[in-house]
Amino acid sequence: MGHTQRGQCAKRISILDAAAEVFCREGFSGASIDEIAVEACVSRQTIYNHYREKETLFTAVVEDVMDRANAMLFSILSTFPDKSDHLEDDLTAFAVRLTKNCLCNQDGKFLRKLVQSEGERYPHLFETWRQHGPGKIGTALGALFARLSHKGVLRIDDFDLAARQFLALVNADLQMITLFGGTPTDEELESAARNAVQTFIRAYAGPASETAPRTPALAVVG
Amino acid sequence: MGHTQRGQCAKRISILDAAAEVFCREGFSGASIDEIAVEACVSRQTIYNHYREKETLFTAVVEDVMDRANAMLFSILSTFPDKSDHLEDDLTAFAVRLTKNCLCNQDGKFLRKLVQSEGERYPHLFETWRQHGPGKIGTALGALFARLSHKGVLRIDDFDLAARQFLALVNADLQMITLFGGTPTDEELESAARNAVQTFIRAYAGPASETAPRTPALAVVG
DNA sequence: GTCAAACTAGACACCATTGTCTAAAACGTC
DNA sequence: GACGTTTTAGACAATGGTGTCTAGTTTGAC
Repeated sequence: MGHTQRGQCAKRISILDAAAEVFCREGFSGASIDEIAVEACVSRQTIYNHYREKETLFTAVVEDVMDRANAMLFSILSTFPDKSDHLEDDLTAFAVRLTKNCLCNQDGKFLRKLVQSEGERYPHLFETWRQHGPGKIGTALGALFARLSHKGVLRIDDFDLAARQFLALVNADLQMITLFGGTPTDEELESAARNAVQTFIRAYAGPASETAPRTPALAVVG
Repeated sequence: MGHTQRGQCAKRISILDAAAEVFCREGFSGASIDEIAVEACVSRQTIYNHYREKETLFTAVVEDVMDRANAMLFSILSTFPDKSDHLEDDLTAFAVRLTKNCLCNQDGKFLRKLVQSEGERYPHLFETWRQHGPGKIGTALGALFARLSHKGVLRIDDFDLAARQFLALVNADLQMITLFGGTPTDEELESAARNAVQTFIRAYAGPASETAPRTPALAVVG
């Protein structure tokens, strides 16, 4: 009995992957169990075996994707070097990793589409996404910027705001591509990240590095 | 005969409005003609009378919303003052108008959700949105920033990039709210706009790049 | 090989939805 | 008031999806 777990597990994964694909492509109501079964190379009954009904399957898929996305997110977050002597390059490379592996990959696309289209119908979905899923990417990034600000590398008042703006800037060039399902090329990711980081640093590095002391400049910052 | 146009027109509008509401809430496959008929206070046959089938209705709704959103967009764009002595305040007020009337209203929500969820299944929808609809908000804003840059008020290399970043920054604080269907309050709009504009100006008012010559414009902006 | 568990294929009832059709009613014009 | 058009309510067939059931097959442990 013990080893059948393997087979079961393989089926489960196969079903979850196929379901994620189909739900993402067709939305919840547009997706049919038969379609998922075919894509997963599994009989329909097997799906009803593991997940009582369509709704249960959908919830399981969302949890699965969120867990994976969450793990990937923190794995990426930890890759920012403790000390960086080329802030722009390090931030750019970091932004590329973030977009490539979290924001613009299949899981990111799934969550963006599904939270958007089904978030109102499943409020708990949105809540989970915000608290346990990639929704907290903002606060996590905020912690990173707090570190950088503490070291004097950046000059930031509101860390969470800076994090939101950083993400927004990185997405600025990618939205057109990701909005209708496309996947950005490496060049596009690189360019988007570079644009975003340059603007971000211009806004938050300020004259600290090269000009007079900061105190009277407060008027500029407002 | 001539005056029946009025009645017909009223029905059409009623149907389009109700359909937009339901399509937005339920998605294309989730929306049922009966539901739309009830919401429009119209019999189902009347809908099939005006629009041959569900698909036709959907297309008509999208065109209708896009036309309205487009008109509103250009109406708002023209409100930016020709000469502004308080750039931050003027940009902020402008951003508030833009979000309130274009990005975060019912039409904006509809387009965001529908282009996202049905854009892959209706490529022409996405194309129309990008070329004739609010998708060109970017280039329109780019023209505005080109003007500001020419006047020396801002220092911008790539106008379209600046426009994308401006929009992204404005959305940074609103995404969490709009993502699951909420409508931001006036205070939230105001705060989001202020945060965005301050960062935008810090990035684009100062010396363009590290080695660029400096102008006294910095003081004027603050 | 044996056995139990899991999987498959297909049939099935049930329900919601689309799109058509018809007869009656409402409306606006003359 | 008469007439043509539009709208309405409801019945209708056709379709497609959900979830159940059954009978037969595969799978893996012992």
